[in-house]
Amino acid sequence: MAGRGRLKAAPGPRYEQRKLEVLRAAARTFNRLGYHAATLDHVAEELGVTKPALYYYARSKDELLFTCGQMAAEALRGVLEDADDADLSGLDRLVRFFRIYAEVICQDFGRCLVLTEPRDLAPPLRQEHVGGRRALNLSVRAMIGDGIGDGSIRRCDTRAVAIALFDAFNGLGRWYDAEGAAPLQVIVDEYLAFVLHGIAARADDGGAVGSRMGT
Amino acid sequence: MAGRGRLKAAPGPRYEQRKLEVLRAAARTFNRLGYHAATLDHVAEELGVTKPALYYYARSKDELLFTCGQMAAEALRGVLEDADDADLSGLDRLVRFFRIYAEVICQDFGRCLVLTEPRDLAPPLRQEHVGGRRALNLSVRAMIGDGIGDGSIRRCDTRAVAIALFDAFNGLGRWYDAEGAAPLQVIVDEYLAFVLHGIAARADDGGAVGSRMGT
DNA sequence: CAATTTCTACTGACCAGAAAGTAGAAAATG
DNA sequence: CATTTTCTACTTTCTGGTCAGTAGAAATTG
Repeated sequence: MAGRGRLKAAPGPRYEQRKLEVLRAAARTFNRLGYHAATLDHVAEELGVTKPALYYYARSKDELLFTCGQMAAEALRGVLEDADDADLSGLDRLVRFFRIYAEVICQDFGRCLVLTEPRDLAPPLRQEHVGGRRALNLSVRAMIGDGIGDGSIRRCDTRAVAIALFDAFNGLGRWYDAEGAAPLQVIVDEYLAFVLHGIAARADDGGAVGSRMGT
Repeated sequence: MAGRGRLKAAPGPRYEQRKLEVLRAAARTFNRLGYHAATLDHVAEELGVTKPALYYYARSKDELLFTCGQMAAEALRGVLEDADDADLSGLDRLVRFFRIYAEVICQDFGRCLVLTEPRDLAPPLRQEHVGGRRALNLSVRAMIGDGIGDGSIRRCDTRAVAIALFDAFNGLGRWYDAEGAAPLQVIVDEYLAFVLHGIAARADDGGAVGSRMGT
């Protein structure tokens, strides 16, 4: 049987190594063309190989997408852990996190992560994917909550703010061009300044934003 | 010939009316299933009709998507115009704009607009689509620039801030559920407070956010 | 106003091409 | 030569798009 070792008891270390190259090719292709527009032939071509070769390393197209996302997700989980034990304020932990989040999201696997739509994944994978994202989201909400507790963050709806943060930074992964003029660091600093202080010149108008719609 | 009058010299007002129903069905279907996963049979079913009937009102699938987006884009252009002549500060104009932007983006056609990826559109339509978005973006950047000029907005990179704003609000269209608990108004207020003042409790730490990564 | 023609809005049946996935043979590798 | 990896060739399914044809309303005609 040809299909003996594939996808089970991964043998040599070469297999894992090669699999990573396959994933990276898939990620780049998905990011460039979009998951649906990208065909497995495109992915294979990116790697200089033919389509069936891919099936030696992945069961299906959506598993490829899923696994690419997982790569980034795991990296992020790692970040979360060693950002958690530090005795920093909630705000500082949040800033720390998004600094790295931005970097991850602007790389191949990270872009794949934000590109992945749950509906494109078969139920088992989908569940894990949304679970992971949900966990990330909750962690950030916890940081915000902590920040409010320790006085570093002003009172706000943690849910809304967390989502807005993720959406803004995820966008980065879509438009940021590594070859572009400004280095990522600079843009992230700009984003963080925005996130921290907002855009209003002076914060002297309380919360009366809503009452200004009259005329 | 049966195909005489179709798509040319649109006759009665009934045609335009029906076309709008078709578009709305398409928008709902695309939003629910995602553009690629949604088939024209799905759209037809949503309308209680068969696929060829759709071709009586649109030339192709991507034209359907494009036109849905255009609906929202035109509404937005209208908003832009009558927000422009008012003698408000740049900040106030910006707030005004995004308040309505959020509302548009959370409706059928608006969701379609943010869902549309240029690469899914044939070149002629694509060009118009990105042109429209670019114009919107530039208008917002202009507002921010004005705000900096009139002192209502603090110094910042107008490009980065504009993109971050759009990304955050666009996200709203993806996750906001009209049946959900919080009314949109409330969430938008929360978003705007975030945008205006940021999340930091006090704005006393200058721009030294970057130097805190040491450990 | 009845008979005839024309038009609108739609259907059923179909097709060509594309793309995911598979089988089994053939290289490469050690 | 045995195992790992990749290829050629193929099947299946799906889906955007086409086309001929039609029920029924509307207009035309004598």
